[in-house]
Amino acid sequence: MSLRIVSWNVNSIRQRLDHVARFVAEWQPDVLCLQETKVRDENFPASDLAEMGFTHQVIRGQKAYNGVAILSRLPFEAQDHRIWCSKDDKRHLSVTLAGGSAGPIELHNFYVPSGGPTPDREANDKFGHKLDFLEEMAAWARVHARGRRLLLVGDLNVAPLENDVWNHKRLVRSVGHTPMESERMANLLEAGALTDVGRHFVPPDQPLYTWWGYRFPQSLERNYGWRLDHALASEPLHDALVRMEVVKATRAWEKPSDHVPLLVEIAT
DNA sequence: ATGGTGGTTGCACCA
Repeated sequence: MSLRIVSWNVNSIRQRLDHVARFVAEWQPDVLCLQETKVRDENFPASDLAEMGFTHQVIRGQKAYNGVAILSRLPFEAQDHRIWCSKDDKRHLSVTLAGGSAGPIELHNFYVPSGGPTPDREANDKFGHKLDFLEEMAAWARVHARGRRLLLVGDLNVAPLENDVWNHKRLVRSVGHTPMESERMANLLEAGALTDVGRHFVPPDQPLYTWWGYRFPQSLERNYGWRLDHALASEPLHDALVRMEVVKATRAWEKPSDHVPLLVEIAT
């Protein structure tokens, strides 16, 4: 048996319902971790998702910005969230899934701050917030991820490796790919003894992207992508990793999200 | 040099 877990920044769940339905029909995921749902909880299209089979839902949204949700065919044994950087801005949710004979799996869904326009803590508060957020995640992972069967997924808004962006030299001073951010991401992995699932299946010398921006003309056709979406598995979960797929096809559908689904399959 | 949201329904804010 296996569990198919997906992370997808949908850039508004209400705008992307048809895409989610089509993706679910074609890829048959068991659990959806969504980011940037951009909707208050009372307006979340819960019944539409339930009709797709995701009757177990935990949602944390707000008006217009951010918002995360975990939608599942399987029941949760527990659900939780944390407040990061003292801001309750709806960037994190966690659930515990039964996970089979090897024991439960703790699944965490993150939407890390984008970081604003300039990679300068003094000139740009949003960049400082992002760095602080990543540091807080690392401190948390050091005490929480080790020794647990834990999978952390989400839009981490960092492309940490050279082949995680379409042009390293050109983008190394751009927010999302600076050494400051890449170091913090590496620290997060080290702190939690976490495996980068994307690079576990696709070696670092090959390009791997999950996001193609709207603003750059023909970014998809030219493959001007970034790997901003990630799955990180704790050491006790390492041997259960079966498969990873970046579902690039959705980016070419009509009116797409700028992010595509990241699918991880775990043996249970 | 696009897309989503909410609302000063034209435009500011966010990514």
